[in-house]
Amino acid sequence: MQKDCVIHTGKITEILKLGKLKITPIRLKLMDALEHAKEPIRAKDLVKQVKSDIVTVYRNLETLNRLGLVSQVFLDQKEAYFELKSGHHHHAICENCGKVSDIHDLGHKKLDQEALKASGFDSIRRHSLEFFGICKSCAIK
Amino acid sequence: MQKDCVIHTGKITEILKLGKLKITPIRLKLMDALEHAKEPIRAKDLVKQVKSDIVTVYRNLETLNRLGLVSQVFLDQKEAYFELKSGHHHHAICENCGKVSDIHDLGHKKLDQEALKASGFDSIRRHSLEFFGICKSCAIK
DNA sequence: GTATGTGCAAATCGTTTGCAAGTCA
DNA sequence: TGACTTGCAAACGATTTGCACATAC
Repeated sequence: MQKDCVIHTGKITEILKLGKLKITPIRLKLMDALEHAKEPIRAKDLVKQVKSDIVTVYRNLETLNRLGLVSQVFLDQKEAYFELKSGHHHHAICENCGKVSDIHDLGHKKLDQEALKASGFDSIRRHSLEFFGICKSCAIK
Repeated sequence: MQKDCVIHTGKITEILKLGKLKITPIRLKLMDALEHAKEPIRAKDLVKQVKSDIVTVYRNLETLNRLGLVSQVFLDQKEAYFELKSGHHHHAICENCGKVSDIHDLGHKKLDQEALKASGFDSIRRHSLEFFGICKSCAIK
């Protein structure tokens, strides 16, 4: 494990304890796998990495999500993708190869404010924003 | 049928013919149902309205989508919602009652441009943006 | 020791596919 | 007539649930 994993293990340990939840090898391995994933990842991919079964993976992802450690991303309607919750950001998905690139700093608060005004809602809590296009390497081919 | 349905029937008839596709009662009823829906609607809801089976509804929605008449909206990861394709817009979904409100004029082109720059992609073709919050009537309760 | 977590089997649910019968042009 | 459509049965794939066994604390 690298340095950042240690930090991580510390964080998850703490948060799990607060929720009266147990620190299990699978949970640690899940967080580790998510931390080292370069892109949002599917439950089935995590199964291989943590060597557990898919049911347990789904249950733990739900738990970690509830604890605010993991977030679910909707890149397509087929299946859910998961990533470590870090600062709010968006994704650009290549429609050819599936590559996902993170996008930060898009002025989310302003977006939410505009949406609040335009929708007539009482409040806007969050939004989901994904871009679809063609990445550089696919464009060259 | 109201006035706008007539316009509609004309449009779909024309487009189906161009694609060498048949003008069937179910297709007309589907377009009619979509046109009168106030919010994006699920396949299962359309089944009731057009009195067909869900397989046929899915197949026709796919066809109408391919023809550019209908678009699919991803309001949650469970199931797909459909609406008539009109100008590009977004939605605000009430997390309490599920009400959906349309949002127009949010400066999409600028968003795409910013995403293009930030992602390093070759091109951005489209995006998906949905807001989640609480509507006025739910907030009052 | 007890509450919590895991893993297997099976259920569920949305969506898709195969195919024979029906319909539009 | 002949291609396109429909509808039923069945397949499929992601996610969830039930339950007995195992583990963390």
